[in-house]
Amino acid sequence: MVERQTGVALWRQIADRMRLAINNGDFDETGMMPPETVLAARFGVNRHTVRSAMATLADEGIVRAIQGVGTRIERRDRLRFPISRRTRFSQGLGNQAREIEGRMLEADTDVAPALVAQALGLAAGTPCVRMETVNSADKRPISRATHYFPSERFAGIAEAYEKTRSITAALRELGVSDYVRRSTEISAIHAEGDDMRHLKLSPGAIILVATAINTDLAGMPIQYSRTRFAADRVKLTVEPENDDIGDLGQSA
Amino acid sequence: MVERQTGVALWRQIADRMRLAINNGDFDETGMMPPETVLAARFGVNRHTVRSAMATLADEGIVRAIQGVGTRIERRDRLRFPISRRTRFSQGLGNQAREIEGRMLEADTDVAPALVAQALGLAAGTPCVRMETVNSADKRPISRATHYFPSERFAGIAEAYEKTRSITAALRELGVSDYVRRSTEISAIHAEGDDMRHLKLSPGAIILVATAINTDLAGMPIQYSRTRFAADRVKLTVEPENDDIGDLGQSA
DNA sequence: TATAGTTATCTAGATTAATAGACATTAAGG
DNA sequence: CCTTAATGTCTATTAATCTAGATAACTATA
Repeated sequence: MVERQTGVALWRQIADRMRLAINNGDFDETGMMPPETVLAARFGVNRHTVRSAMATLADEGIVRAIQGVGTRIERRDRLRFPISRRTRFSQGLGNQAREIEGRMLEADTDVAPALVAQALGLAAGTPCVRMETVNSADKRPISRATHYFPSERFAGIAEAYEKTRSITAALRELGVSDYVRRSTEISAIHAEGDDMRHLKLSPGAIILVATAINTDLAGMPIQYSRTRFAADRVKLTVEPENDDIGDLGQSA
Repeated sequence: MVERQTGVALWRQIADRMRLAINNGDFDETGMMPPETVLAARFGVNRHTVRSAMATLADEGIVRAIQGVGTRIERRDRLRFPISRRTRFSQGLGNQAREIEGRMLEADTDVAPALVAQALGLAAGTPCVRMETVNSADKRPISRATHYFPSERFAGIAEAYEKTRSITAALRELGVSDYVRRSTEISAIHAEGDDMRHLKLSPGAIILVATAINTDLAGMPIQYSRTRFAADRVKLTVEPENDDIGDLGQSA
């Protein structure tokens, strides 16, 4: 409930809490805010007070009220996803979300597509493990990725990922204690098909595509991945190369 | 300056800022707040608004207004200083202060006092490096410490500390990559002499004394220290033994 | 088309926050 | 003892915030 006499206006408290809830994905199912009367009852305030709060959120472009229909959620604050020489998914998101989850959709082994084989320095037709994953922050899907690993060296990667729910941890289980990013390419496309469904996007939504190659410390390519981010939920930040965090303990 | 129409009352903004300033030690020279009229002018508000802010600070016990004299600063919020198996000074204070500074007062080499020699498992008369340091948070002195290190192994510790301003970093330079706390004893005394002066305390002020022994990972004692905390500025929190916390926070 | 559910707008009043000014009270110092 | 410089208290006024209720406008749906 809201607190009175604290020197913070009720509409301000409500606006702050609703902004948090929205970024939390609390209203993801409908994409709409609860009606003003419901919110007023929930917070124990007058409907006009709720309207003041909504007005500021609308002013920030976070929601849009539609007469006769309701108040639609327009956008959320975007998570900052750092891209650097030592990009790690959950570590990168750090404390921006309370709960970061990785889930595997499917995995199989097949010959690498020509592009992938070339990127990993493999002969055409070399078999690779392909893994499809979805990553969520606070229950909200953030990105969907397709990973390729050379089968010869990483036959058990899918099982390791299932167990650890982390690429970094899975690679460690297979003897790769550390790895770095050789290259990252970023582009943008419109959402479609599977990605649209898994990321819970609407037609026309934008997807940021980051294509990356990781190598072990000897410089041997170990992973090719194509990650599709819901562009309305993240911003990618390219960071200065930072070598000197190497001595920090790897936390899972 | 203060912001209007933000949903946060002016008196609240002023109270928050003055509380910060007090904890910052901004008024340490006099121990008094500026007069209400001065603050009103500085913030561009009416004197009554400043009085509302001061009333809440007085209510929190942070200041006390004395008619005819002024408003005296009574106490500050205390920094929380965690004591655990992996106690590190600046890391422990974490984000409680913007700037954490260590300064060396003096250093010499002499035979260890009997108590120290016993604690470090040294023969009576073994020479030790003694270092006197002062630690400050946001320019306000927090603690004063006397450290003993066996000379044989840590002859250059004083120079390393001068360079790095950190015990942890200095030990690392001398080949101790990690260390743990074997024991901590806590007691309280009245401030006197040197400590009173360096910690900027008044007669009668309380000092918390923490006597600690640190060992390397092999269990060999490497450091005996006696740290005197200004009791009105810190609270020591003894934390559950936690082996795997490691060096996650990369605060330099 | 009628109805239900929703946001938009208006008026009125109560409460809180902020400004303005006058004067009382207290303590320290010349 | 008087002056000065502070805080304490009071009244009055204005602006911002919150409540209350009524009604209009709009959308989707049966």
